[in-house]
Amino acid sequence: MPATADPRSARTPTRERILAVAQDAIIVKGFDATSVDEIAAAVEISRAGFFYHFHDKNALARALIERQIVEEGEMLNEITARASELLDDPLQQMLIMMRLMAERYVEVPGGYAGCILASATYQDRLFDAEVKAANRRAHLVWRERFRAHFDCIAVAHPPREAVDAGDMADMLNALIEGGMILARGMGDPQVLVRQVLLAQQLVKVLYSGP
Amino acid sequence: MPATADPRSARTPTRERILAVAQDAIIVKGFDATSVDEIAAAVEISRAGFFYHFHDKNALARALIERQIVEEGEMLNEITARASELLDDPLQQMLIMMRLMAERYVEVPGGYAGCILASATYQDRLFDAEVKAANRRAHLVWRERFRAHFDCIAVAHPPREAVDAGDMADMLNALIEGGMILARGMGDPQVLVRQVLLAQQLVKVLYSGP
DNA sequence: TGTACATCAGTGAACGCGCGTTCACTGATGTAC
DNA sequence: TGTACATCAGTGAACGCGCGTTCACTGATGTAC
Repeated sequence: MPATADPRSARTPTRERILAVAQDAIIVKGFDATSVDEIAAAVEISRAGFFYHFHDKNALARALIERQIVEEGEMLNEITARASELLDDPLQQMLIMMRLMAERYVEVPGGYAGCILASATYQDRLFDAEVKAANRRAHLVWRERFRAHFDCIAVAHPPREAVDAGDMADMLNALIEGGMILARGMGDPQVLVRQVLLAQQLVKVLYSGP
Repeated sequence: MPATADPRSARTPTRERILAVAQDAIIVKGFDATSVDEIAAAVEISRAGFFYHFHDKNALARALIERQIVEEGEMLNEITARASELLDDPLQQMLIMMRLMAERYVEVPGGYAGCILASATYQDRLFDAEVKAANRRAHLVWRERFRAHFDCIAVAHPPREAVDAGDMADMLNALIEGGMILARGMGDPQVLVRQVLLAQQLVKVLYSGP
């Protein structure tokens, strides 16, 4: 990876560096346990300097979550685009998308940015209604996106068992969030990858009629 | 529910009441955001009184996690026992166990105690090696328990696709943890229940050969 | 080209509040003789 | 049955530290005329 692209480098704008450093720390320790002081120190500015960029510690949380939503969306766009370049059949597309997702989690073992959302979910109090709404929207976007895809699949490949496409979409999301928890809790990053690949197999079985 | 069995009642030992009250608060707000002060106030003792029962705030976390592990184990024992009373076939047993689990999550909408473990996973710093090890052990117990069951199923009902029994076991766990995150994040407790029932359908499809 | 002003990206010191923790002490209950 | 001592389940007040936040100020860069 080129040094200039590292968001922690001194050359990138301070605000970006704060976000990058904060994200790393929050993933490891949680939001509360990450002090403004240590974030500022890591970026080599003063504590007051931090408040020039974010009027609140809450503002940092919001920025992090919103950034995460955007990045996740872009990742899904990329993966969707690549899958539809390669194949026409919606089931085959889905299977390859899941493979691409799994590969992403191999690349970034341990530093799953997705947990930002999950960990936010477990710290209600901190975050105002705006943040909660953004979080909720992110989950709904994910659901609608994949629901549509599963609907397409069902048309071409009637499932062996009648399932709700929205539930299937949620399952992918839940399995990734839950896989991250297991991976951390068990100290084995591979758990997440294996869960995505297992889900892929189950999707295949469900829609590959006799 | 009988009033005498309510762990928040003034009749039950103070230590138990602290645990119950703390668990409720931590699930809603997270560990850091729940102060010793408010726990003590809810139990109607002084802050110092709290430290008579738990030498540390960390000791509270440990007790909560260990209790959770025990309770989860008991729940699984119950469910397993009921399933093997009703049916002989391991696949049918598994399917009924999953239905019983789903029913549990209907009963307790919103107050999923399981999150205690998940939220602990996202707050490394707080908890010493002992707590982390306990958490890890809990996941491994879950995996081995269900791995054995999936192995049995595979013998009687060869799966349509070769899957790892350990991964299947992890999937149940991941889906429940992830389902809780989705349920909270989307503000819809039903999401969790639907995920467990969907997983049930997928298990059925996977092992119900032609 | 020089001067005046504005904006940007911070600094350093201070404030105050809440939180976890400690400690000397206390009243009620149990036990030994 | 009475007395002495021990243990249990706390209380109340105090301490000190870290944290988020504020505020007056500053040097560097950009812009207008």
